Amino acid sequence: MQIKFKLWLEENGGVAFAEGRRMLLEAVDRLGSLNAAAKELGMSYRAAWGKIKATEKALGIRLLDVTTGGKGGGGATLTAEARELILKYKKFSDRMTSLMEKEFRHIFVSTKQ
Amino acid sequence: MQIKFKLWLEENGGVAFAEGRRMLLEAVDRLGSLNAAAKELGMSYRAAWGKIKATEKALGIRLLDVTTGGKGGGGATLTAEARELILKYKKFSDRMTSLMEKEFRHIFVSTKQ
DNA sequence: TCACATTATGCCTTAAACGACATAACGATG
DNA sequence: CATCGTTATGTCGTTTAAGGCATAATGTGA
Repeated sequence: MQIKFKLWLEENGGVAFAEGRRMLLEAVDRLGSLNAAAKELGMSYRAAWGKIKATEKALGIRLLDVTTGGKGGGGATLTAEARELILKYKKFSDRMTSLMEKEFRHIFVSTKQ
Repeated sequence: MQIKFKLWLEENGGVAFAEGRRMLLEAVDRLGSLNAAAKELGMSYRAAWGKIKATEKALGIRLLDVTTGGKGGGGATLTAEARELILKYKKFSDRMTSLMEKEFRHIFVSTKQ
């Protein structure tokens, strides 16, 4: 038996940000393009773009600075708000994962009764 | 912006227990019948029974002692294993909820940068 | 032995999340 | 000014999970 959990940020009852979107943004940061990031994560550009837009709408911030045209057709880079969001989310998520496992062991494994 | 999370116990990759099943078992304990418990939670008997069975199969334990016939048609009461599971789950869940909110405030609200 | 309220279970329908397809717009570069 | 690879977006199909319908089985009490 093992514990699993999923956490996400909400705004007005809708999912605003979670693990998948964090990975997506990190890939964009690394690759300089939303299209390339989507490919790397094995999802369609359409799906990736939709998630970004959903977060932008929910939180009322822009996540990407985009350009079209030029050598390579264009690209996308992270805004300062996006970087801050990633940082905080990662910090929070890592901390929760650690606490979760520790508490789980404490209550479900070592504890008798 | 607020944090949300869902946690559940898994066994062999399948959901074994989570909040909904805890509420269901607690209702059975209070009402003495799975049918009555399902009604109270606004779900069909079929759905409630299916969840109980799924947990029993996943964890390899019995959750309910059942009888049929007699005054009232029968009923169900919790096994000792069911009570233990509820207790541990509640303890764990409550602790996580508390930690989650505290950490969330710490990282997303009060922290600057 | 009949009635009744419960447990027990197969099966089909429906809802909703998710991703894919198609198509437009953009604009620096050559 | 044509090309190319990107961003942008509506729409539609598919898969999967959740729930409901129908029906059997149980066994005590009247």
